[in-house]
Amino acid sequence: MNISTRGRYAIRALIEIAEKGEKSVLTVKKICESQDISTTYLEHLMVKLKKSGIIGSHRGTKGGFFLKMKPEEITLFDIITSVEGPVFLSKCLKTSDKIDCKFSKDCYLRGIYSRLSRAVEDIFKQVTLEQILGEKNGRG
Amino acid sequence: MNISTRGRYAIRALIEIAEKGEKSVLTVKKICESQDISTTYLEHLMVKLKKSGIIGSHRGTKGGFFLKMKPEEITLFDIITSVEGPVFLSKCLKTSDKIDCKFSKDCYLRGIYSRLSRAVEDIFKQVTLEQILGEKNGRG
DNA sequence: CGGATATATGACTTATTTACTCATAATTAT
DNA sequence: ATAATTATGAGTAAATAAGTCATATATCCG
Repeated sequence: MNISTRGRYAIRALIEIAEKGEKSVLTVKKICESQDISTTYLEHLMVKLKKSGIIGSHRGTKGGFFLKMKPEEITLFDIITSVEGPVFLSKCLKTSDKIDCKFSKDCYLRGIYSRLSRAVEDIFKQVTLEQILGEKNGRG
Repeated sequence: MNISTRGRYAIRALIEIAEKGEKSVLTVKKICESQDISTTYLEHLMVKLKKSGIIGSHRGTKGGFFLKMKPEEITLFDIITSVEGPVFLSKCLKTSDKIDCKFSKDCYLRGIYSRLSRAVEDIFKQVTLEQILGEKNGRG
């Protein structure tokens, strides 16, 4: 029940990119220098953020990553699910998983888990990258 | 970001106990027979539920576990934190952990994580064992 | 063109957590 | 006493998270 390093690194990386400016690019190397995290690891996370359409990239010299969506459109939900996969509050909700208990056919708990899951998702959807940037700057 | 088997088993076990009746006891063995889960594993979870005051126990023949709180007083938050530990949405909030990043001293993200964490907690606090029992019985 | 700089991709490794099992002690009813 | 039950802690196996390594591919610039 937590945000792993994948999610937290992704948030920090996006903040860096957003702060750099609207159309400028930022290399993984530079992000990792200021954030003090592993470059090879963040590279993998960046690919996932790209696949979900949050960022774009340019290769080669003067290349790097840039925001493809506006900070006010990027939610914490988008960021975290991009790098950590879908938020399933319970494995029971994951249809791809083998059904692992004898009640799975018609389980009353599934409805409860489902509602809880949506409620948690909503919380993360209500926080945008723009708000996080605001929080960062609006302090002593 | 999910409820593990610890939490799910605990919920099921408490439902069984609650359904048995107010002052009757139920053995781990019987719970596991009807729920089809490992007895030795559930025993450990029961100890945790006991430590948090949700259930009580009697040893020996005719012993077993019983509800110590009323179903309407037991929340999903109580159950899950009992067996899975406190809900820290981010390790950053966990003061017992070694501070693992260079920003930890004065981090603007901590406030955000903290608010999110409380919001998620509230969701789990709003669901009681009584409601779950109602959901179970109020269906075809 | 050719070298430098970046991202892209996937296999591999290590650490941590989860989900158990096993053994044994302590308590209680009959 | 004995059988049934909880109590406790050590140990193990599987899954997930976290991170490394190697290499391919694209782009700019001289």
